[in-house]
Amino acid sequence: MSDTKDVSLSGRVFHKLRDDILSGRYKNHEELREMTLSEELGVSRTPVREALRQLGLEGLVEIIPNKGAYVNAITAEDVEDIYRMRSPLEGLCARRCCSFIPLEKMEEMEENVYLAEFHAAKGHGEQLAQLDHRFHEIMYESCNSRMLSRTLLDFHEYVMRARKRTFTEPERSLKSIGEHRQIMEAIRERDADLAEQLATRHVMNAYENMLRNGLKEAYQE
Amino acid sequence: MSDTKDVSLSGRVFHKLRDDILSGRYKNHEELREMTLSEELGVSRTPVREALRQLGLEGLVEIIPNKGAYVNAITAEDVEDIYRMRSPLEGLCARRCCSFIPLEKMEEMEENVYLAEFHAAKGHGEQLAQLDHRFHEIMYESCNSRMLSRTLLDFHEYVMRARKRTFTEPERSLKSIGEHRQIMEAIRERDADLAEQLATRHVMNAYENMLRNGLKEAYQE
DNA sequence: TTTCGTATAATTGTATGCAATTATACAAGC
DNA sequence: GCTTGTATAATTGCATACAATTATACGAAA
Repeated sequence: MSDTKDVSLSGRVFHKLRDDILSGRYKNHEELREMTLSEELGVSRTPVREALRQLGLEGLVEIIPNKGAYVNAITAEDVEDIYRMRSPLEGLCARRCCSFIPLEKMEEMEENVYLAEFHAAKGHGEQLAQLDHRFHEIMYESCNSRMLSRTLLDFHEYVMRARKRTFTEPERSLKSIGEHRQIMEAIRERDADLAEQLATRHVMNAYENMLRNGLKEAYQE
Repeated sequence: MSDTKDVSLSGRVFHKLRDDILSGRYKNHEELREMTLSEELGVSRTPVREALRQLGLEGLVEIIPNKGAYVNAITAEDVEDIYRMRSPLEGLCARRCCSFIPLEKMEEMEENVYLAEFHAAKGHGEQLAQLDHRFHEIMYESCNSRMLSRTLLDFHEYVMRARKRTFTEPERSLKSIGEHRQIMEAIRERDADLAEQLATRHVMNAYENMLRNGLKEAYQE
């Protein structure tokens, strides 16, 4: 889940705050005081400030000059917007994978689908969530476009909280894994048109399923 | 062009460095020393560091821990990728504008097209570039989606340098403004399907024109 | 009681000092 | 000549001190 273990304090603070915001551990619009955070985390204000400025740039906190930093959480509307953006972009990503995916990523993708089918049969929700996340990550890493992969990875992380609750539904899980298999096979066969179409639809299917399962409710707490 | 005039030093440093990177004033992979920058800008290292960390998050500089910050410029490949992503996203944006654009933005958009037609007839390249940028910005501000507008605005700024050279071509300018007029009228008539299709094609047309005018050469210097 | 003004406290913004890490120079050994 | 080891210099990472700005408390006047 976490990529390279951070070496710097400011990096660690950044990822911790980001996780806490994306997972909903902070209330929306909650004030983030530099002093409070630095005491809680046992560091000075400097790395906290650097982390807050980065989160501000990303839009996850609002920085009001000389006043403070306030949580800007992902809303249900954001999730809807993200899925509508992801749909064509994941299609584009799948298309590009047909040209650029390296052998080892292709093999990891196949393995991922096999494993997911196994865990779905056993009803292992947690493993399914991780495998699903990794399936998309493999695509992002294999499309040979830093702009596309960065954008899609950010979006994927932003909707992680909303996705969490969908893996309890075995029906959707099975359908989702079936779609992964189709996408994987289209990429393996280098059928760019098919891969694009399948990936585009896969994202919309996931979103429609999420709506049926009560997206709004997930963001009420 | 610049939004709110920065009050803080770190904000000013950030925007200055970002501009310098996006406009190509720094060589790619050039090292950005904190001390050097702070002396050049007449500030301490603290705001410089904050700006560099933000640019690092954005991907415009690569931060190597304990080593340094290195320019990560936009390449010709990035520009191609961005246009392919922008195409469906601007389509989505235009579609949403049909539902959400407020009256004053609609009026500004109409005025923008009228003005552009005027300046095109006179051959005023600089004004055309600004009006073109503003046309798209109005769309981004009117789609009622912070995710979409932020993404598209970033992309638009990233390709600014590549776009600069296209406004010397009066032929493409006229075609582009004609496309703007069509998009504007589709939005005014609330024809979402048409607006989406026109905006999608508009971006691809702009990109193909850019290719013909030698995109690669613009990034050789 | 409410409103305004002022003094005080709290918080952010920036500069600077020091520790930790990395780069550089240069000499010894092969 | 080339590599390697070591001392020195340069640079980044973090903590802290101080300045600037904003929030709060409290009393005076209406």
